[in-house]
Amino acid sequence: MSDSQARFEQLIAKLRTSEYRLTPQRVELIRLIAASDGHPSASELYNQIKVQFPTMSLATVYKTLDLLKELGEVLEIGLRDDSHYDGNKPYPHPHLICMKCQKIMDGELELAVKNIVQEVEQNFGFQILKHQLDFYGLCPDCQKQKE
Amino acid sequence: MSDSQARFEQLIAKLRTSEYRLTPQRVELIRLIAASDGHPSASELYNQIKVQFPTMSLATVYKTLDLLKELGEVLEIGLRDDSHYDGNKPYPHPHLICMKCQKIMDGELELAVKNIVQEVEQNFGFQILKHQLDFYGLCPDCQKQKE
DNA sequence: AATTTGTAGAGAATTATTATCCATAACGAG
DNA sequence: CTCGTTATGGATAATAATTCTCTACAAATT
Ligand SMILES: [Mn+2]
Ligand SMILES: [Mn+2]
Ligand SMILES: [Zn+2]
Ligand SMILES: [Zn+2]
Repeated sequence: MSDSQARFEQLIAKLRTSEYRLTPQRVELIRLIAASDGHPSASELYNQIKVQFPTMSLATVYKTLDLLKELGEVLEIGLRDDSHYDGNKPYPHPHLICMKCQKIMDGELELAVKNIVQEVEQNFGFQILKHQLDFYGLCPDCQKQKE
Repeated sequence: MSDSQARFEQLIAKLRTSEYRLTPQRVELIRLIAASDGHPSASELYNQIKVQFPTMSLATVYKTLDLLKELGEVLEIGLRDDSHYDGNKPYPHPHLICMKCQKIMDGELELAVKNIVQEVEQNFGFQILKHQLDFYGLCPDCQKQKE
């Protein structure tokens, strides 16, 4: 069973055990989120979902994303222009954002993040509850295509 | 001479040597930015400036902030709801944002940031051009006022 | 199948920011 | 100092992501 298949069933189970209803719209959005290896925005999800559900509205996408956020199963990455969503790692983690192709990648930096969080709490007496760490630059692919 | 006085004159000098005109509105906004020890938003600056310049419009605040950004003298901290601006440290640096009183503090973490940036570049081959590192939680003051 | 109640969809509303347009003020030249 | 050029301020409309409101309908449970 693929990872995305497992994640899909995990999310469906979570909805089922909650008080929330399992509507076709939600099932499809969850399928898309679980299948996505990237970090889609609400409108990107909306465009994808319109293929299968032409009547689905953008507001419903937002509502469902809010629901999944409340359940702690989706991380919102609130950028300046719009938000993107990570349904596979629903806890704060660093992101690498390419300024050329706009791709968003996960930064696997558990240890470094743990250290810097600890340093902030010790040096400033600031209690950290969450964080958003965004690194902007050029991804490996876009570096090659110089110019 | 106070720090903010020095910063004020520095910014004025920068405008003067550029092609840009020194209007009373710009001078006052620069004064406010240099005097501010925090990280004001456009509307906060607007509310302050209205006292001296009742006719000043919010659009002008945005235009002047854009100008100072172009000159590399102001850092925009683009949060989800609105942007805040740092006119004293106009280069990327971490911020500690209190979720209770909304205060934004500078995180003095030069070394840790340098290390994590280096780690990203080495581990992922990602070339970092800038970053936005926001830590959300409770400031020391708000921790005391428990409840 | 009937009943209850949460949810989808349409569209309006909100809010930060940006664009447009023109009268006017800044500033260098004379 | 005065003038003329031109950038800039102010008013207002436009934009765009997100949220709100309302109602018909569908999901779950019996
Ligand atoms: Mn991610
Ligand atoms: Mn700062
Ligand atoms: Zn790229
Ligand atoms: Zn606080």
